[in-house]
Amino acid sequence: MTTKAERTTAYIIETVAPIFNKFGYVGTSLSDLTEATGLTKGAIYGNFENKEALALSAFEYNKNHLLNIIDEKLGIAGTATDRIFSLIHFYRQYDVFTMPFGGCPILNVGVDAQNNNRLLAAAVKETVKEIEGKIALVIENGTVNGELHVPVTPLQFAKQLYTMLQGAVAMATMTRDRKYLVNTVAYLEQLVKKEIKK
Amino acid sequence: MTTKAERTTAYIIETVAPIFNKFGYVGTSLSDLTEATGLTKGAIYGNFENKEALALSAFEYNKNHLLNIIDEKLGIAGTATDRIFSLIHFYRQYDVFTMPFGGCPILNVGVDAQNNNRLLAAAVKETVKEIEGKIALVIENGTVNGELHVPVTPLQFAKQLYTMLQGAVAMATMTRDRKYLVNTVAYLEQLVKKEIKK
DNA sequence: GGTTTAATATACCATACAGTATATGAATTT
DNA sequence: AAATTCATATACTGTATGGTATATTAAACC
Repeated sequence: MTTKAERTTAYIIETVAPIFNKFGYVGTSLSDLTEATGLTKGAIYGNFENKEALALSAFEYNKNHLLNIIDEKLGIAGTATDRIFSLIHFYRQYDVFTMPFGGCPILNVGVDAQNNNRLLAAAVKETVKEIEGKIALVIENGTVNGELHVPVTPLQFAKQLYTMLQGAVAMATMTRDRKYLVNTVAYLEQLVKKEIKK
Repeated sequence: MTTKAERTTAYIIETVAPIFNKFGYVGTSLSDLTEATGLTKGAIYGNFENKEALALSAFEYNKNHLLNIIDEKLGIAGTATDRIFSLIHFYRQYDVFTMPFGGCPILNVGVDAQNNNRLLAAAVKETVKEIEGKIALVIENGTVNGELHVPVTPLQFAKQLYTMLQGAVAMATMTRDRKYLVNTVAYLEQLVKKEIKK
């Protein structure tokens, strides 16, 4: 059974996560959080040590959602090419997927926390590494079974792929224009088809 | 002759610009600004209507620096390919170039202001458009004189190029690893060589 | 060089901030 | 159902916030 506090803790995190993601660490005030949750500071500080700990938990929550879907997309049945396609096609709707989160947690927190919060910045850096690793693994599998031929190491190719995807995310975020996502995905589709699948 | 206030205004902007860029609009307090400038709130509010107007001026200042160097890189003597290479090679040291600004003003302000300040967000959007237009112009010139052959419109190609560059900027910023810049520039170099110059 | 005008400093708002001690209320346990 | 533990609300810190009215000082002009 879950205790009352555990449920409240979970409720606070999921309510607060998109707010922190949207407005940033310093841009989010405790009154924003009490207002959104309908709880008081007593309840929040009873479940979290301070604002920073809460912001970290909120990022972890968003991060897990993202990693889960990336795992799902990369984990489909099929060839390595199928899996890469599955991932990049997901990014075509990345904006609608991340809307309930308040935007891309990697980009938002990664940029916002860079000069405002060391722990958050470190958490983002770690998450980037994790995602790149997941992509690299699929490429490596495709390479060892002779399906794919990448001109660089699998990790390097994964990094380049993710850089382009995050570039599209950044541009789509800044201009509020999802065409950047659509066009970048179209480009990457061609890239994978022509370059590495031969 | 420049009046005292004009000089002070200029001094405030150039002192304050990297601070706003680094810590964001909400993350920068007026005490940060008085401390950095050595002036008082009286001096600041005598020269700027409010915090928002100052932040806008600070962004304009950073933006102009960036646009000037982009103009310079794209304006060198030579072929269209030379000019594109000149630009992408500049991005290899984009991190050291933007360090005195407190990071990339497009990325930092574009992400930070997205949900905190409409005017700043709009200014970034406009700047992105401007940069894409400048790149597109060079590609268009190269196309009409038969030097380049792009598979899409010059503007679309420019957007795609800039998306990749900004992706590298975002990744380098978030991970504090300049390899993203170096590797993306290397990739784009190959892309231009193989794909469009034929 | 004295006078007027412009520019900056000082002192002060009211409000919002993160955080805390304690009181009250709700779940558990026996 | 009573006792006890646990969880949340209330009320309150001290400090920092953006902004302003006014006093003071410095610059510009005649």
